Amino acid sequence: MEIGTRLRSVREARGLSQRELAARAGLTNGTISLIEQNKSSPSVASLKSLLDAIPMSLSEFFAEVEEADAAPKYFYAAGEFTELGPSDHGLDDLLSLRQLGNAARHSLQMLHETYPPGADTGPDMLSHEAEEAGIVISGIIEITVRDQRRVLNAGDGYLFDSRLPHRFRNIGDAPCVIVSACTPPTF
Amino acid sequence: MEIGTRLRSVREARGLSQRELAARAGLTNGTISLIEQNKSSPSVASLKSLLDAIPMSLSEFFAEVEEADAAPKYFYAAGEFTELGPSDHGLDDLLSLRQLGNAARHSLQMLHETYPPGADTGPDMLSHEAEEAGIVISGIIEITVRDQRRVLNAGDGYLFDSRLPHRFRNIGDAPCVIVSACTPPTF
DNA sequence: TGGCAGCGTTTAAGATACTTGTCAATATCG
DNA sequence: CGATATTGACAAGTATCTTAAACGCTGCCA
Repeated sequence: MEIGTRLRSVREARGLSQRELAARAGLTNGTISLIEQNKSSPSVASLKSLLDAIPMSLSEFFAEVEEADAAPKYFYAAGEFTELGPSDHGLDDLLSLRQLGNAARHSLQMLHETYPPGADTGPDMLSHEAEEAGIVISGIIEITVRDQRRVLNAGDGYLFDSRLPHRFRNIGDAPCVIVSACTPPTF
Repeated sequence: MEIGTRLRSVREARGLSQRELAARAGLTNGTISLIEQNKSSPSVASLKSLLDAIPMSLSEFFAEVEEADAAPKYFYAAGEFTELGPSDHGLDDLLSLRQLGNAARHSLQMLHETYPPGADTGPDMLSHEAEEAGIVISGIIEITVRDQRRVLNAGDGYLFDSRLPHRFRNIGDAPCVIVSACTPPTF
């Protein structure tokens, strides 16, 4: 988990020199040199100063440190989506959640969701920390987020913090199809 | 941005004492006491040890430190999507990129994209660090990512690291509609 | 060729984080 | 009530990070 290595790649991606970044952050070039060689582990305060000068948030910075890739698979045929089992969302086969790729290996989770008429995720779905967004492809759905309720038609969308209680309910006669994304993935 | 305060709340939420956490993390109770009073800013190495003992990831830890909400807007009618101007992607009005909400305020950017027949983003689109995924709603599109090329039809999807060179090309006779997401947002 | 400007690295001195040991305060039990 | 245990906070020493000032290197231009 070399944070120095990560800092270097971030800095170089911005085209900054150690001295330039040091000046902006109120530190010295020597400090940055040592950190980038993983010869010292900066205090959170120092790291925050550096990232503010980039600029980049701490969570962004660490989000990419904690990953590791290998065999790249970029494309997924419609049939290759993995159906999230009923046990995962506790709604048996009332609704279909089809996930694109292996979310555990990415910072982005994309779903092709189908809600049959009457499907309802229930009232109390407090959950994971993440952001969640989607666009309605066809059908009609009623979404409740915290204290707000809204009916969305094809072409409409939503975007909220997943920590807020939320509920999806298909109030139409036809299946409702939604393409949604959330980040970071929930397991 | 009191990370000490945050550490205390996380520790207490787990029902751990300073000494107990210190033992697991290989540090001392005094250290934790000072950090939690914001009298010292721990090194990243120390903080990582503490979080490993909780356990919690660094990005999770900071994700909650860096939040601040105000006026929540969760729903967007089809007409409320903001069309990303031609200058943003340099392709004039060949294709339509309609963004859901204000991506600058979120860690998730969702787009409703329409590629007219023949539209082509061009061969060399190296870019931003992020992950990018999408599902084809209608039409047909050819996507090239690094050295891989693939033709996707309705229902198919893609998922890749935005830093890789990538290209989208509508090779059909009808417009191609894609719903895509990327994180973190690009500006 | 010499001189300058920029880069990243290194080293000794100074500042800060961390340890060790101790303290008062609050339980809990006989 | 007194004894014991556990908790979080504090003071003095040690380890570590950070600074300041150098070093060697590269590219540029006269």
